[in-house]
Amino acid sequence: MTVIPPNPTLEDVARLAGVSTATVSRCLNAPDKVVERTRLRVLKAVRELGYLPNFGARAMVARRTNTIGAIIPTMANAIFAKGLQAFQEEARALGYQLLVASSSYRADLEEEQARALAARGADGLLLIGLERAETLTAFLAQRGLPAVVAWTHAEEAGLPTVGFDNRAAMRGLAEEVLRRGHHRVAMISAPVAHNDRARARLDGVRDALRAAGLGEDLPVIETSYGLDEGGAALGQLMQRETPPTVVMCGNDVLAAGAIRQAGRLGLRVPEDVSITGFDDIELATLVTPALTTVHVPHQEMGRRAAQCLVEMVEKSVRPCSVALNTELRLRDSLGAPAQG
Amino acid sequence: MTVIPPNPTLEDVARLAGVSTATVSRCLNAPDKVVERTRLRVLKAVRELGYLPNFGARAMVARRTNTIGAIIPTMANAIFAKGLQAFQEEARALGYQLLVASSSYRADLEEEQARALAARGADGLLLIGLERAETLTAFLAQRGLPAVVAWTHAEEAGLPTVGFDNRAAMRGLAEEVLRRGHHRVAMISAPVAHNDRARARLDGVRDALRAAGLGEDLPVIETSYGLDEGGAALGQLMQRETPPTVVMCGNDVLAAGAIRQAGRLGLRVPEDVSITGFDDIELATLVTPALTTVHVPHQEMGRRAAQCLVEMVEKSVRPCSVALNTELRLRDSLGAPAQG
DNA sequence: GGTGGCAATGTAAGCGCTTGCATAGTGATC
DNA sequence: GATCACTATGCAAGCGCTTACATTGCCACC
Repeated sequence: MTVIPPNPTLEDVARLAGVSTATVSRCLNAPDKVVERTRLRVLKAVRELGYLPNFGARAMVARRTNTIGAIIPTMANAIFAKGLQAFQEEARALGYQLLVASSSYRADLEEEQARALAARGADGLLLIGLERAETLTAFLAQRGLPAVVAWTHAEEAGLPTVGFDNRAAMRGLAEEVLRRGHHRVAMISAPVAHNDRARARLDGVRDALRAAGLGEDLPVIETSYGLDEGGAALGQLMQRETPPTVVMCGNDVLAAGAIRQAGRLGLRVPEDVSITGFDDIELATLVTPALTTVHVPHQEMGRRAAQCLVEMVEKSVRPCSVALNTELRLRDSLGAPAQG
Repeated sequence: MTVIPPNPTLEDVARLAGVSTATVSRCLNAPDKVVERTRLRVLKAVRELGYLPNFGARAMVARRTNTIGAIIPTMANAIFAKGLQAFQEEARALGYQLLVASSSYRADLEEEQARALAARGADGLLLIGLERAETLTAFLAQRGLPAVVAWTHAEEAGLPTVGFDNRAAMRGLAEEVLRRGHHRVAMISAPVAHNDRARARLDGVRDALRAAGLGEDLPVIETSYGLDEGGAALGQLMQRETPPTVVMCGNDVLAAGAIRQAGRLGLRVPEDVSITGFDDIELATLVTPALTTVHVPHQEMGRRAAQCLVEMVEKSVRPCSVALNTELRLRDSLGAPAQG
């Protein structure tokens, strides 16, 4: 009867199978280099012992871990959660495990986490957005650590990007808003500091206003992510002397909060005020009225980002970036402004 | 001028600082064993080279990786995403990185992922729910791999649990429903196969019915997670000869879908049919009418699970399980049944 | 039957780190 | 000034694995 050690090593397997460790290793990594009779005997021993290669040892020799790291602002935000889920599934299919860290939208934390993930042996990194500490960029370059940026797209970025043009997408929505006849536009934005996506969306609205000759008159409230925050911001905007006829929000959560708050304030949407979002998460069709927003292919983005990153890791090439399309989703929360 | 190798090793640092590798290692792991003058010199070299310990080598010697793995059904579900976010933050604070894998609610995938995470050197595992392949349980035991189960609580479980009593919580809600005078109850449940939480919630409703002398008459539709799925199930239920006066849903997403569908069918909630959920995610206050549901402390659950798991990993004790409380959130989607 | 060539397997080095043990250096004590 | 007791540092083994190279054994061919 064989004694089964709790964490059997290659040597245990070799002994049981009556071969050398090299042969066991070959059975596992290059089966065709071992004659069938031996291979079967070895595999039997592997099974009997429940052998699992020691990760550290393998990583040390192979100089890779088959692990990739993702640093996202927070999983609590549905758009990142869904994208990350898709990213994870694709990565797994390609043979990679996922290490997750969150930055809470803070550049210092992002850098710290990147170092931690690198130290933890990540073969590549998924990052969100273009704006980050210079020291982090330098760090990645120095270590030659592959990284891709998702949730945004820019041709001239330092790193490959897999995403969409936040500015153009939001501009498209804003143009639709103006087409409906709105002149008094306001915006509820996520904090733009260290967040190029938020700033791009804001700029998109400004682009449309400027193009329409409406100048720079855009009241903006920056507020952190959350239903209550969106609601509070709407309250503030509607108290202005000349309240807006449409409030464009930087994301669907803020927009949903705004819609909910409008209801509580006795305002009808879109008769008294139109509200728009960005992302097209599930919430969008649940609120009443349903939210006009920009649809973003989060899942595809996650999947493509994983493919892109794995390619960089394995071929050490820099693949070209991927630009994804967004689509307007026109629903009931956007209407024409009231007369007068 | 020093040449900076792309991935400097301990030896590079030692050479630059003019000490042995042992001293460098001690500087990093047990600074008080090295005299200050030397330590400063070494740390300077570390900084100059941008040295980061090689993960594989360290893991091999230390026989631990400071990583813990989590296998959750899917991050796309808000309750897991929020819990996991809290789990990750707490783990990080305790010095652990998080490896994430998803099982898509499938026992075979869960087992495969557990093996993969173990092979990747996870020091411990977070699992969801009590039901799993026996071979997986045996695997964990054989390798002595610490694991905790979250999102459910049971005293007599094989593994420590951090969660709440799904059955009792749902029973509490069902009792409230019956108190309102409902007799014709129906349920939309997540698939109960391999999902003890779903089954426990279903059982909770049955418990309440039985206790109220309403017997076993509970139409149940099992359907996978999703707004559309919840809506479709509601449609089916309302087409029955004697439609229910209340539809209890296994989670908020199904309930939100049901509410949305009720609107589309021209049914008033709660006048024509009451609808309840479970989880109390953000959706719950966004739908119209707001959802009566069971509030679950997802974040606290994630945090406590991380603490529990880390304690198991570090002290190799089996800490006692944690039972968290849930609370009824009575909102407008639950009313009294229509007369007649 | 001897030789060459090839396929299967074994031998052993070395990946980067930690750590027990040996050694050198320091100051205090008699 | 010699001895002792430490403390600071160095030396080197070894963690489990992969892999270049060496060895063995077999068959084919002349």
